[in-house]
Amino acid sequence: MIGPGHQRGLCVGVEAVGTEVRQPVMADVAKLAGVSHQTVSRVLNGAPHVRSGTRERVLAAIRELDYRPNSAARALVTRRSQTLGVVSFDSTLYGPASMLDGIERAARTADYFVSVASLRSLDSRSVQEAVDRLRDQGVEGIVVIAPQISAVGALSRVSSSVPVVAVGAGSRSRMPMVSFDNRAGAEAATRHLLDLGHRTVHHLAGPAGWMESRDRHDGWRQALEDAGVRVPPVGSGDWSARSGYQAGRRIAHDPEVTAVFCANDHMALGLLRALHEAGRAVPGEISVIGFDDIPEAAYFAPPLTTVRQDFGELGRRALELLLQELAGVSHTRDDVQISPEMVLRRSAGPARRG
Amino acid sequence: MIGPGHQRGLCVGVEAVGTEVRQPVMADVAKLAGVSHQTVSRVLNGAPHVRSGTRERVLAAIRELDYRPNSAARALVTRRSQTLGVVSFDSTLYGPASMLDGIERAARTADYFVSVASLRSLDSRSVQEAVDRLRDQGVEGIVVIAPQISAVGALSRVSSSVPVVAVGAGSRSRMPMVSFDNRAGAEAATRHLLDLGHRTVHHLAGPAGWMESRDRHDGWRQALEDAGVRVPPVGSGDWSARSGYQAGRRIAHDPEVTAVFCANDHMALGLLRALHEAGRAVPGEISVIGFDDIPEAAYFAPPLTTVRQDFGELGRRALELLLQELAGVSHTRDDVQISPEMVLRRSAGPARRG
DNA sequence: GCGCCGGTTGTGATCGCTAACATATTCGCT
DNA sequence: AGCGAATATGTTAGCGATCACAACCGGCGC
Repeated sequence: MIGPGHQRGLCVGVEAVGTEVRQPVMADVAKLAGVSHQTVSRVLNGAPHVRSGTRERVLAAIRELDYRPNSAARALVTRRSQTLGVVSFDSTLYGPASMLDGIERAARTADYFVSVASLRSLDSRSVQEAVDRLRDQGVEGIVVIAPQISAVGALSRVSSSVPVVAVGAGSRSRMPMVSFDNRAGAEAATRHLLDLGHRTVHHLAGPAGWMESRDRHDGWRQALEDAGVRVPPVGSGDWSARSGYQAGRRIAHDPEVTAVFCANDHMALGLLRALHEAGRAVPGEISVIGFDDIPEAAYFAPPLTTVRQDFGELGRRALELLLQELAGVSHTRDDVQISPEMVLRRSAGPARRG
Repeated sequence: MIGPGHQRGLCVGVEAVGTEVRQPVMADVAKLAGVSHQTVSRVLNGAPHVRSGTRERVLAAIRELDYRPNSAARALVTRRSQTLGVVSFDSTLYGPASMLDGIERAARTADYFVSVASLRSLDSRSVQEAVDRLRDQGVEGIVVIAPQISAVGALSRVSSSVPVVAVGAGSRSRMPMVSFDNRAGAEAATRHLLDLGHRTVHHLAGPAGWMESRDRHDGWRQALEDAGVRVPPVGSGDWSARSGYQAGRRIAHDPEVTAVFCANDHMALGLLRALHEAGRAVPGEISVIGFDDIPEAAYFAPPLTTVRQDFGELGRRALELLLQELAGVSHTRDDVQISPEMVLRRSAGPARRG
């Protein structure tokens, strides 16, 4: 008799008994339109050589059944998942969040999906793990928003199997990368303060291990050295306003300090707060400059002079680079660098005449 | 005699003549381990009834080849993509970004991938589009972080095909939802100001169309009415500090205003700035309360009294609810509600004795 | 010694799609 | 008309996994 397990076919017309309403598949559309499944596939993929009448019939059938192609089946045969991965460290921060946003938008216009993986910690094993996860999912490429120096090593190991692009600070590794010129930005900020007449500029750095921290720190030091000025000891925070506040309390009563360049705006906010509590006027007694130009910076007390960084653009560019890589345009080896732009507001002013 | 070399497989010699290094598939592992592909599958999926010796051989082969199962193939046959979708409006904002983060973390521990889709605009067509996109990708469920009132309608339409959970403000629709009790939070904030002796409390609302805006507005009004107090006209912004600043300039010179409840912290920041510029002391002349308790709020000038909202937790809970729904525990119809918690800092103080 | 049983492994079929090739059908031009 | 080149459409064979079922194995009871 009829063995079990092969009645799948026919089910013409009204779905009778089956309570389950099976999702329509390509064959269903084909039958309804009176063509072969291949023709349906052609219509779906915009292949040439389909008579317009036929195309219309197929389209109508698709609409009628509300048919949607099964992406897994397609991915299986084409070996393309139409998915890109993003690994990011703390997507709660304004920077990473904006980059993610930029990436997603760009990916969508290129007709890719975006899958995210955040890291729990910033050691290289964790990065490796996230990348692996994404790879297992079958992403075609990966953007890494995790500018830890330690991450770079882990990254270069996998890049052979799946294209990887990093975004953030410039690295000295050989990995395709879109970055903001943090050094130049830091130099500009520091020079600005020097030009304002400050004897030297103090620096509140970001956490160790981040490429941004390192580059901004380097830029600051460079500017001081170029000016032949004393390089004071640096403090460092973890990007948070809280850490900026703590650093601020430590330096607030140091008469030596007349200008501080903070590695990001949030820490600058905390610093501003501490200075205010200590009764030190900004910019009257102390000038402060931040980095990033988050949307709130203009509303700080006082409005923050800072270095603008267009995170969205950074994300977009990173995706662009990744897509090129996917298209085989790789090995051009041209890292994209975006230049800094200072935003002058009120937190930095001339040094008081001794 | 018959040695260890059974008659099974002429094994060996993965002669890679071709330059192409094909990714290993299950059959390769099977051959190397001297078993059938099905046994490999069993090992991979932890099926019972596999002799431990066999399992070891398979595992070794997997390691040797660095084999990774093809997720598309698996998804095709199991009809499960192990992927969840998140649609969010502006993942640049602190709230959405944190929720996304919470969702991703929770999803990962449940062994799901997360695919994101941001909206360009907040009309319902756009929401529909994003959900469709995700659906086409084959996600098993969707979390919507897009608390626009208009979105709800669009959402309820698709929920039949794929489980959808919304997160954010409470809605009056019948959709599973994890929400923060915005009304209660707004009431508490308003009452706090009233208790401080203010005759009434002004409100700077969020943009129209957002459920958060509506609920916080409702809570504020409720508190005023309960106190039998005049309900002043409301202003409204778009969540940004800029819009708070603009609103602030309008009300700064109105002597009637002694207390303002802002629908979020960013707008409160802008308001604070405008007040400061106008020379009005906070909380001396005007008290201000925000909403969200973003990490920076403690460092505003003055530190902001606000209503705390744990976005990460919200995201986690939303995912939990979605997973339940996927597991078929649905129809419990118990929306999760998280209660408000006021954070008292320095921006709100007693009304001046008339 | 036979049959039954449960643990272990192998053999097809199948998921829904696209690629490659085979087969009509139409058209243009001598 | 006629014949080859396009232009349309259909047929078959996988992609790489899981699932259902069959086959094998050794031990046990009678």
